Amino acid sequence: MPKISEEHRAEKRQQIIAATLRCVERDCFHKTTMAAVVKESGLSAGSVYTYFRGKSDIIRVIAESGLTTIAEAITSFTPDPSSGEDTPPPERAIEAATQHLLDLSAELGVDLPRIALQTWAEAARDPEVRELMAPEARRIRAAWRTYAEGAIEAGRFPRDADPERIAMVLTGLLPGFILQRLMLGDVTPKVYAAGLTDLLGYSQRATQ
Amino acid sequence: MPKISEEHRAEKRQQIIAATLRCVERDCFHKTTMAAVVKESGLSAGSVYTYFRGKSDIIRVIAESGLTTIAEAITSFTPDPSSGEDTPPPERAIEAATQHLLDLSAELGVDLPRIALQTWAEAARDPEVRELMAPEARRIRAAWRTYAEGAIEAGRFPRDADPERIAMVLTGLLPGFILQRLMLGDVTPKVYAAGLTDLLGYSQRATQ
Amino acid sequence: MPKISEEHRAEKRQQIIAATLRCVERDCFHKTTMAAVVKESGLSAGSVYTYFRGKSDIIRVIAESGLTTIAEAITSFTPDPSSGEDTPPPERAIEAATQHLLDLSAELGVDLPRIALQTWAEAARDPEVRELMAPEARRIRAAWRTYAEGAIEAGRFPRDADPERIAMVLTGLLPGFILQRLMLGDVTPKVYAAGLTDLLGYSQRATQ
Amino acid sequence: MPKISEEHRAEKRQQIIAATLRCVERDCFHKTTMAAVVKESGLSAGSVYTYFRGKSDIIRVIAESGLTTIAEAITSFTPDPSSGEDTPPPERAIEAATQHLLDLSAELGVDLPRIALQTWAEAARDPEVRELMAPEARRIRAAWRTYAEGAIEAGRFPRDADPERIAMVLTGLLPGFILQRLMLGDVTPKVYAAGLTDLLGYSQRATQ
DNA sequence: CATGAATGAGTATTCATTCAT
DNA sequence: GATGAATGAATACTCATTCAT
Repeated sequence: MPKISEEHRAEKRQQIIAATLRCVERDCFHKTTMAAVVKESGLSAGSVYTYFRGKSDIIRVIAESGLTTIAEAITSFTPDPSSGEDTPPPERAIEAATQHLLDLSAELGVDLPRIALQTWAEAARDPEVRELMAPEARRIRAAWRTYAEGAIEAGRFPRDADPERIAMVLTGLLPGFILQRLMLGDVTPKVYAAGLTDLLGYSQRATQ
Repeated sequence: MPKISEEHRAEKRQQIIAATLRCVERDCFHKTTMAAVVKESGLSAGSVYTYFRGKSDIIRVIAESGLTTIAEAITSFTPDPSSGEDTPPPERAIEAATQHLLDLSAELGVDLPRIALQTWAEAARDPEVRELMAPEARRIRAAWRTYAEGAIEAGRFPRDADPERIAMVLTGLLPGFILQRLMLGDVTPKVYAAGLTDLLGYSQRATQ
Repeated sequence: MPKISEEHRAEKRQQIIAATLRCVERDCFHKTTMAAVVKESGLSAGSVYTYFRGKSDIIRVIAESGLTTIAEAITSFTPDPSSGEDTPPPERAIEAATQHLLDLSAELGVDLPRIALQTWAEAARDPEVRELMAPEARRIRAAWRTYAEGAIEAGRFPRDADPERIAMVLTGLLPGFILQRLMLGDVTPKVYAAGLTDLLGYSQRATQ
Repeated sequence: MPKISEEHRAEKRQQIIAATLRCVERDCFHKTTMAAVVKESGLSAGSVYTYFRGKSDIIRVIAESGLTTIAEAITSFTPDPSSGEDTPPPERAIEAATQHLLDLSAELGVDLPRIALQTWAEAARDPEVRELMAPEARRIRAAWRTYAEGAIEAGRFPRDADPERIAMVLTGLLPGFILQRLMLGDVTPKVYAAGLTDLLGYSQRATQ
């Protein structure tokens, strides 16, 4: 019965991932001991090692899946231009993406911003983790690019605007949100979006 | 060996900090062993402990000084509005700030973005580190706010724009630059600034 | 490896205690390294720490159990007065108690006097150890007090004698035996008891 | 000027000894660091090493001088029989000796019982320390023996009593006093002496 | 498959002693 | 003689991983 076995396997893996996330939220990856994961998961030490090759294997899965979540969030808020839907203004997209991150955190009972930071730090030192996260980072960028292309098409951005560059900036706003939330704790999706609205009101010509 | 001068002491501390930075660049804080710091610094194990209370003391100094550097960079590129200088467009300020980060990295021989990420991760975990970094984070925000106030005054932003919100977004662009540079490696100050220019060309009204 | 039995656990703990005692006999507590205990016990470093929280935990168990042994010895040699048995003269009780200490040392292959001295020194320094040893010290005193009460009852001591005070002196004789044995090496239970006999022959009135 | 130099040397040594005693009172010998001694003495690290060969040298001097003090106390309270003075009863001698110990502690500002225990423990493990303390232990014993001889002579003890054995028991009472004081804290010279009085009232024949 | 005790290399930190000034 | 910074071997303890049951 390979089907059931496979399902069972996935379930157990998820159980371990969830336990690890709860541990990592309290501490970072390196201060999270396998003993803690074992205890939190309710499994035995040996059991964990039948579902994961080791600690770094768990970390990698977390790093990978973390960005996937964000990528999906953005994709869903940046409608395919061919769909005929109106391209929303960037502040609405940013607001939706950041709000989705918080909603998901609440839903999963996990502080995703905190986890995200840990995976970024891990990516900075472990090339294998970086390799794993890069495709997802590119998907996020691509989602914003698609959005930008649509907006250019619709005449919202200058004709000669480069959609990739715009995507870079929009992509860059997310880590900035997460980091300021962790460090200063005062940013919310609404306020952040409002700030972007204000910023977009910039005009080259001073009016006075 | 007579009493050491305060100057010499500061020099030795800097020597240890530099050695630690070189280690942390290869690995993260937690994988950086004191033995490695000792070896890299060329001092003895005991000696390091006469200049720092312990590993976390070194980490804290790094975390603190890292943001100070960035804060200074931004302050220098966002002129005091009362100075009579023209408020530069935001893309120029962002370009200058990010470029300064890279210049400083080259000058110090240290990959500051990588270090920054490590300190952020540490701040997420160690409240004491967060406490140390928060004031600097606030200084960075304040610098952008001063910039925004000047720009509003000059009529570049709408009269009713909130300078603090604008500062949030501009502050948020920096981590986004650092992270994308680490993860995808394709952002440069010029390109990032160009992306911001394009983004600022956004108009609420579609032109077609 | 299934769950270990409580019995096996106690056995392992005893094995570690025994190894530590052998080490402490050569050196004191503080010069006894965990590495030495590990080597002497034949276990691995990690294993020792699954049976004891740390070095001081081992020391405390030794300190506690050491006095228990002596307390038991004295209790057994000072019959309950209600038992109807004759109260033995104090010199016999002292002889039996000291002899029991030596017998037990031979039986366990451990120089108990030497260990006792180490635990006393530790008690002098570590309030927690003192707290652990005090109840046993009180039990020893109480055993002598019971003895004294019986002897007063039997008319061997003056009616107005205070059993607690007598217990203090008798309790005090034991450390004196142990210490002189260690320092000068010439006291034996028999000789010590004989000395007490001579001392008890003291009369207030000179006979010449 | 070797005379002055020698005096100066002795003074400095005493200063270091006193500082060490204050440290040892808080902790044991092994937990007393040279850094602490240096700080407490007000000298420099290098200076301490010009007056003592090292830590164990200091310990040895303390171990040696500690017993000397006690020996002197006892000798002064057990008058030479040839002096014609009356031999005091043993309880008076014990009371005087223990009281002298406490008086001296107060005078020196050092908890001598605590220090004594440390030196005994050290003697138990370091043969060199034992070698140093043994002569003093023998002097103490000899003092009691002289006392016992006088008392036998005076007819206070049976003619066939062995003065050496009596000395053993009387010598043994002192550590017992010190240890109970440390562990239970309820013995005083007066009470201890009263206990000895009661004990000496023992009669072979039950009177009922 | 499950268990959890065993492993032992690895870690941060201390401290008696030295010696250049 | 005095100083105090430098030394580096030694120490208690941890933890990812394994494997006998």
